[in-house]
Amino acid sequence: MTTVLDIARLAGVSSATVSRVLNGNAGVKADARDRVLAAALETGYRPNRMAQSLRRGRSNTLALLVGDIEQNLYSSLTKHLQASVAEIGLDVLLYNLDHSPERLKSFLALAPALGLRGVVLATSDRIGPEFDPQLADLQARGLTLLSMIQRLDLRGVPSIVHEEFAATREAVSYLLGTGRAPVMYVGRISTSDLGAERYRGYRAALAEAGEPLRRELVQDVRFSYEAGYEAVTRALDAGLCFGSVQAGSDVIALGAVAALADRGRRVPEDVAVIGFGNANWTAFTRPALTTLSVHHEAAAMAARSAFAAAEAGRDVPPLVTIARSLIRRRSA
Amino acid sequence: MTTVLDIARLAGVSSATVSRVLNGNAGVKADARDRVLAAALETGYRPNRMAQSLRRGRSNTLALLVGDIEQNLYSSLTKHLQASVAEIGLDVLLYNLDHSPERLKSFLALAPALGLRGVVLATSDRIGPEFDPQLADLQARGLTLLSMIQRLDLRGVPSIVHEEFAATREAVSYLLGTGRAPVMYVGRISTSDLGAERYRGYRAALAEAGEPLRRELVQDVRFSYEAGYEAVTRALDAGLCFGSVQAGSDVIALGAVAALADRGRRVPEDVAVIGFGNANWTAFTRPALTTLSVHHEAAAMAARSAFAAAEAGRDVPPLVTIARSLIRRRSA
DNA sequence: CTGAAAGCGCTTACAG
DNA sequence: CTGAAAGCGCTTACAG
Repeated sequence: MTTVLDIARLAGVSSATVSRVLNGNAGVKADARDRVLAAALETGYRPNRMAQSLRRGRSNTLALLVGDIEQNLYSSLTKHLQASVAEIGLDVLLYNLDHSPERLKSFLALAPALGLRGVVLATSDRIGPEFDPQLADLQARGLTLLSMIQRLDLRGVPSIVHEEFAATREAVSYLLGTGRAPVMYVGRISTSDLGAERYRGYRAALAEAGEPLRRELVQDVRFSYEAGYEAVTRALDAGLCFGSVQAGSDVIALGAVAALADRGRRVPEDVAVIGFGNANWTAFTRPALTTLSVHHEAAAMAARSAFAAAEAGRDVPPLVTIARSLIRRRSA
Repeated sequence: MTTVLDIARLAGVSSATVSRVLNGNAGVKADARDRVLAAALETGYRPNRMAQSLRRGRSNTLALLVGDIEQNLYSSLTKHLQASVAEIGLDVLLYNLDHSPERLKSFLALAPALGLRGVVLATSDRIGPEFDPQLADLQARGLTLLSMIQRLDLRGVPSIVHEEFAATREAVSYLLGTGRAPVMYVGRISTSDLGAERYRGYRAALAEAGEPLRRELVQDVRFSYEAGYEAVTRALDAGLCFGSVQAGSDVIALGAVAALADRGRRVPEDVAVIGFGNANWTAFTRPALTTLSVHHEAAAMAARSAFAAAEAGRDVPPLVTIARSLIRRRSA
């Protein structure tokens, strides 16, 4: 492996000058610079990242903590984020939390020793205040923290999130406006702040339309196919009557549609269903799923911009909120 | 941040002894060891990874290169692999190739400077022999290479793959045995070795059953919903007659099912469809998708074992092949 | 069994 | 504008 010393020898300068040239520092005479550049090009020299990181006190690496990479929400975010930060020279270390607070805890214990440039928190599971000291400690060490699914801005972590409340309210209002009352709500509420926001939107739409809130039509379940399937099956078997389902996620919606089909209900003729998140397969199920949009590319751009700003010592906006829109397909 | 010197001071020994204790090296007296361990525990000491990596000449990091993390095949593999190698202390740096050979090229140019422990290649896109010199170079530097989707064992890269030929043959034989001829094949063939293997299985099943190969029923398309939808729509609009579709992937199958539904064909009554890969949503579409299994957990275990073996200087098996089975659901 | 010393490959005050 | 030197925090021959 060629080192900075090899380049220095080839160019007839010191390693300090090589470093200055390669790091774009001012104050190197043109001919010295040219000789260094030529030598670097000729040898295909790449600075040893481990040495750079040790010396600079931090690496070019971002840790990305996702709820469950197997869910489209997270894999799509990961894809765009990786592409986006690669443009400013950052690598992504992926930690799959698998919805386990233990894994978050063990990551945070390790994180300070990793020399990370930053950490992106991307999980819908509530990150409780018990983690605040460790998060603050990381920030104190100069890491840039970012939360990309749930809001943590009020606890000092800049957040880039999607709007949940108004989006759900719009979807449920749409269902009510098309004569689909009563509306069942199936989604995570209790252990997810964004889930709670969505549920709040559901209730607001009901209230605006003068519809009563029926507890038996509210199912607080995990974000999974199975949960959607089981909740709706149970409701049908209990003889509950409803004209539509607002799901807290697309996978819940798919489970709901399957449950309805298996009990002989037609979607959307008998029961309308709206998902949440516009997962990549939602346009290809039959009926195609009506759902609420997501804008990972925009979020990834905002994240890149936040890291660039932090790097340059500029302020990072405490909160960026991305609106969603209703994507009307066939299921509602 | 506490360093090895702090621990040494606290324990009343030298930094060399601290290092020996922490790395499990033999030959440290019990009382010295205990004092070091106590000091480390008390301070919550974690060795600086950047310094360790520089000194040892390599990090604890594996690069994982995937075709497209947004596809369930890759996200599921990523999930299991990350969990699996975490158990032996390895982190995963994720590179999303997005099916671009350019990205692979630029990664390989950078890789030697990264101090990686290993590289996992996980893409269905053919990695041509033009990359062999760089791959060999990485191996010569002591990196452990592993290919987890396509076979590269004949080119010196240990591979952990799923069986493709017999699996497809079994699925297509099943279609023929249930009176579903002629069978259309929709999947990637030309730029993917594993796709070609699947297609070979299709042809073998046809030959065994004495069925003719009809070129117009073979569609060489990308692994995408759109491709499946368009290929089947085109076939129907051209008036082609077929009793079933063997898809080269689950997303192609979902596109095919949608195309059939949109043209008024019932699945499986009019046309049977078999997917490939048992993506996490396949049990929840209606009709539920009959498909061929995948065993990411087994593959991830094999990968962990390979890295552990390489670490210990033991031989890594050149090829591990994992069989698939037909998962019968509703669509065929 | 243990410590002093060297060194991994960089970057950056410091001095000129 | 440039070089000699120090040092980031480890690990490991080397010597005892």
